[in-house]
Amino acid sequence: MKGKRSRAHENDRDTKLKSRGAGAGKRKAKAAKDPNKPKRPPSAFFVFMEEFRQLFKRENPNNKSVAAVGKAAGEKWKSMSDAEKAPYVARAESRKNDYSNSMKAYNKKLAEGDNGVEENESDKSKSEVKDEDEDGTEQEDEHDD
DNA sequence: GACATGATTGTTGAC
DNA sequence: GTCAACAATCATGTC
Repeated sequence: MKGKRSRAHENDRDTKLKSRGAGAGKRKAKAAKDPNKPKRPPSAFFVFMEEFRQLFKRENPNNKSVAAVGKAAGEKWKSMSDAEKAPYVARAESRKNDYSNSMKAYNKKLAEGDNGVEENESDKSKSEVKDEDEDGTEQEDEHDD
């Protein structure tokens, strides 16, 4: 569980400095190396967090600490069964598929750019492969299981 | 005003 | 195979 995190926690602040600075969330960073690079897909836990945050806010409207939400979500996540996690995992997989497509397009752009083709950093490639499926209702399309 | 921080797990990419 | 980085969130604090 926290194994990896623990290592990171050794230089937690330093890591976060880099992490946040690299472009986490809205901070967006001044120093985003690859602004065109597709963001990582949310893991099943993060998909769960999206809903959990709303629920947590409703039950704890006075809570303003995102850390508390994260901690509560983590405990809740651990208490959940695989069956309960299943829908979140399915959605996460769907996101992964989109991410894979986005990465292919991104890598392709890199290859083209490497050839001297300067694309005006239009995210068309991503837009093409990624149809902005925010609702994630069609995840079963890819999710064959 | 703008950015870093707090916590969480999972996943990916890089080495 | 292992490890580090990053993904979202947002009030608050610091500079």
